[in-house]
Amino acid sequence: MGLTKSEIFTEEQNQVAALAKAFAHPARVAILQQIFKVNNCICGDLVEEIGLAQATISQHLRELKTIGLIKGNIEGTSVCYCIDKDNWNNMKSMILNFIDQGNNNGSDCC
Amino acid sequence: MGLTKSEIFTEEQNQVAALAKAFAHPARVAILQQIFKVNNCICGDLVEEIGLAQATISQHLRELKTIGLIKGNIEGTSVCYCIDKDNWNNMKSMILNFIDQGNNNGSDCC
DNA sequence: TATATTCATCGTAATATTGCAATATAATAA
DNA sequence: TTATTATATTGCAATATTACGATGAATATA
Repeated sequence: MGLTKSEIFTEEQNQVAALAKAFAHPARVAILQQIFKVNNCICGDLVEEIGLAQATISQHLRELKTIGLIKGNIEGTSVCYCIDKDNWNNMKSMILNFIDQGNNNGSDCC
Repeated sequence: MGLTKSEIFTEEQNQVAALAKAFAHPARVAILQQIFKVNNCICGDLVEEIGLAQATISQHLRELKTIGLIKGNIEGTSVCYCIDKDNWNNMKSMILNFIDQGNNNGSDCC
């Protein structure tokens, strides 16, 4: 069906999945890395930097914006994007909490 | 098109995206949490535990197995699943490395 | 005003994902 | 052998995602 049955999962499970989905495409990984690399707002050159059409980059940016990891700020004709640090840190602790469960030292049990 | 242009991204970007995709569905999050909760191999009851059809659970398990986060061990008529600790730890450091970049203290720059 | 620049949105094609019923496979039990 | 049990696979329908050309909206510049 292609339709996730969100109702049957906990809030936390749905949130972890939604946050992970933000990283689940290399273009979005690349966009975020680029913002971090510039270490400031990034104004536009993402299209050249990455090799996708402007419409495609814009679509990925919107997804990152919708989930709250980045913010866009209009500056003349261009838009500056930067990390929403509060939300990034919240994401970080949710993902860490999930990834860090269990004791993964020692040998596998089967 | 629906077809990711993997060629234009780095190996790292593709890997982070592929690993994140493993968590990008609440059913797979739930499956992994359950394995951690039992703190051992889990033999089957995932279908009851989560509320999806057996075929659906089996499909999610295969994805987790394909990317290497879990292993399946045949035990009579049933199969025991458990975390592949080495691969889990590798995944953990890749994701951490990505999530932890940048200095996210202080106020946003825009 | 007219034109250029920058980015968002719309529409659409191609492909991927999710979910399940039905069926297959494999090991055990009667 | 014939069930029974547990899991995998197949085939399909519904929906989601990815990508891009075309177009729109907003601001800046000539």
